[in-house]
Amino acid sequence: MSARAEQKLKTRRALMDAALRQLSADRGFGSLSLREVAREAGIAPTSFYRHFAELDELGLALVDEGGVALRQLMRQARKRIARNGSAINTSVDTFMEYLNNNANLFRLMLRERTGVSKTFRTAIQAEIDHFVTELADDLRRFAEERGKPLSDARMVAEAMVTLVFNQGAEALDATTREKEELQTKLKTELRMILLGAQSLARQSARTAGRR
Amino acid sequence: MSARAEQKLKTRRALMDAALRQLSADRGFGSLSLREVAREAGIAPTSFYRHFAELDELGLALVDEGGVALRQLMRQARKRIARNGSAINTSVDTFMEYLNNNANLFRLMLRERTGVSKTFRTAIQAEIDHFVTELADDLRRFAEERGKPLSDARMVAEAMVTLVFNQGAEALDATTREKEELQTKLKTELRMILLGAQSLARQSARTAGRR
DNA sequence: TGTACATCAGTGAACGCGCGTTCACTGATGTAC
DNA sequence: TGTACATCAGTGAACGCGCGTTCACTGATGTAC
Repeated sequence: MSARAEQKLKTRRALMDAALRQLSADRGFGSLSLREVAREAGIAPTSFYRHFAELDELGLALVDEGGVALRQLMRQARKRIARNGSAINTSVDTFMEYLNNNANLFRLMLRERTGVSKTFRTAIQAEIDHFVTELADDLRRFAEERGKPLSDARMVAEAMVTLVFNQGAEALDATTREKEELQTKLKTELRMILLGAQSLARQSARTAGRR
Repeated sequence: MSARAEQKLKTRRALMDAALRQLSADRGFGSLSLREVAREAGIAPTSFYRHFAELDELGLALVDEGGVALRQLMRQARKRIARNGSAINTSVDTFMEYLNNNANLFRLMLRERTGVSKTFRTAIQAEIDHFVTELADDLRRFAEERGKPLSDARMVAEAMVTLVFNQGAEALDATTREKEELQTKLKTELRMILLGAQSLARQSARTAGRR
């Protein structure tokens, strides 16, 4: 790659990092300004346009990175589950690890998922849907391996992801102590859903048998 | 009350209604401006200060109203459950009814709950905590009546409220058809949690027995 | 390798805009006697 | 009931500010020969 192209990539990176750095509990993406991000990245406001047509385009690039992080997280969790067993514990632990290592990236995803921009919501929802689909596949596979059928794996996966993401949002600004509590609570809640889904599956199996 | 005081209340109401009217899928409270709200309410920007010290103060007044709506909702649901039975179905139906009748008020609550202003998050969290507490009480009472103990009613209530509020946020901008699907899904998910919690309670009862 | 020209990331000045907030005011409503 | 004064919701002009965006530019890097 030419030196010029390399430099351009570096500046682009600097802009994205600058935006990420300004996200916090009290600063959503919507409160950032183009001038502010450019300032923080050390370039003139007008140079911003050499990289993105508008601020939202930068935001969507960040969402893409968030999607990559989600997929990495899923791969990592699977690898560890294959080694350790204990699917729920391992998954939650892995999730929390990713959350802490990519705090502001997850902050963006978790907040803009229900945020104000349709474009953002759609982009993030697509990443989450992908995540849900993979999780549902895993749930079906586990259920089969253990001979404990599940009712509607997709729905179970959705409920689980909803809980994980909500507690994740809470965990982002929690103390270490609170994080541990959230982690424990989350594991129990996921276990409840899983047990409940198995229980529902048995109920409908009986109902079907009686017909 | 003096005519002057009545007029003042009316204007205050007009300001709050104006703000509510501008909330939508694409407009969060954070994107409103004081001048815009005043304009929509039909008064001069400067008159705003006769009623609220800043825009956030108006927002918090709206959150208070949201809290009132939540408590009404809970009372209504209890009354109907006493008549119909079917706690989960009735609760979800009642929730959806309130959601549709107070769309923008709930929009505010659901969005700012995870929003950018600490003050808002805290105020809304307080309302939701109250809601969770009441729900946990009900869950314990039902469990006792039916002789089906629950593990950790508070945690169950939290998980349920998380799911209800998340699906609620989705339902706000869904078509009638989608709303029905969400409603059905939500009922199943809540049932899963309840069954799972009963199942967990039986497990720990056995473990305790074996000791 | 050297030269002439093209590309293009980054710049600084300038623009018009809507914003929140201040201020001194007006005039209808309320109150004291 | 009438009068004189106090209160106070609502006003319009004015302010300084940071914003997004445009424009014509510069000068280093890249390319063709």
